[in-house]
Amino acid sequence: MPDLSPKTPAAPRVTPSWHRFEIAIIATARELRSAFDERLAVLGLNLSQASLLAYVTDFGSSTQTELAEMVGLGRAATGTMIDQLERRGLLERRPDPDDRRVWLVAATPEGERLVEDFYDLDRGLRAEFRRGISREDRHQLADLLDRLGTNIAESRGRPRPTLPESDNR
Amino acid sequence: MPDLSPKTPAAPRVTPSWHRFEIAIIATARELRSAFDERLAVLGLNLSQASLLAYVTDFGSSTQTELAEMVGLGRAATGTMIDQLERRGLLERRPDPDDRRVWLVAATPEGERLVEDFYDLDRGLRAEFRRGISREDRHQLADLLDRLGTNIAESRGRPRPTLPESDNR
DNA sequence: GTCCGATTGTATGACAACATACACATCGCA
DNA sequence: TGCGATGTGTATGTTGTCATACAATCGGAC
Repeated sequence: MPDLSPKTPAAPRVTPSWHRFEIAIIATARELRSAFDERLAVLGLNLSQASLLAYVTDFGSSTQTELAEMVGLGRAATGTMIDQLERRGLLERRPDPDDRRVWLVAATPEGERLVEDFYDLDRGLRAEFRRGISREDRHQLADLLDRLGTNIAESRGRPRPTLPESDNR
Repeated sequence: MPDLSPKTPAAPRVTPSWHRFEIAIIATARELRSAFDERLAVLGLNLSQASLLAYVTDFGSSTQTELAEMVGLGRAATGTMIDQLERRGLLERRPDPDDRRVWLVAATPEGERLVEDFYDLDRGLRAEFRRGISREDRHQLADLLDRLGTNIAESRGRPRPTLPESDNR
């Protein structure tokens, strides 16, 4: 059933093995991330870094764990990303006077300037991606993804019996 | 967590990076993959390996590049994955008598047995994920994802659409 | 006030996937 | 034939992310 005949040179875009929407989501996400990274390379950023920078710019100083939650990374990964951005002078860590465990991460003026560029790129990119997808479509998409995410979280929360064939619904 | 004092950006700017459906897709995909990997750990497989194995089982011997396309990985990554699966005796490489460049990858009986387990797990897992998401919804989701994917592919194929190349501040 | 559990950030090691470069085989064309 | 272009698989180094373990710190129970 899969189309394996032609190796269309232009669009490799394989919707792979099975047409399960779970796989489609993963594949699309990969393409999405790659596309963003590709375009953001001009700024020397990847998508995670750009998101981080944008968040800090919009919401002001934040602790690293807070940032980690926001961009959906682990604390360690967030830390090294902040390292990189700090080394480039795009943001800075200042100690929190009230809690000596944490850093307050804030964008430098230069960082804020770069975020402007990011948003420019971002706007154009998203416009391309959304061609032929109405606002309602997008909303429904987001809604479905949210519901799906909730299901996944629930499913992961409760530890499943070890082997296949325990109880099926 | 303290709701810290932000500078409250006067203008909403643009839809902030973290509630854009593009990000939602990426986040959901990550959860999806983690969830699969988590459950598949019982079999000693991750999602990519399972997909690969399943594909080979369902469609018979294939070359590595073909497999790479099918599971959406690069040739190198596919190669090392096949290495692992071969080392575990789940599939085997046999030379193609007609083309000495390629290997024909096929599942061993043991591999096929494992694929059965995989499908069992897979069925249950997907049932959990789909709770409250109708078949229609899923179709529309898949459809939107496909359109989005096409847009992305197009967008990436094209070198440089309308981008701030000349007028950087 | 003084401990003890919880939290924060970091160091470390592991891993999956990529891009690049390469060796080898094949195919098409002279 | 021979030979270059192309396709196939592998080696190598890099990157992004995670999990785990840890020191410093906080904050509440006593």
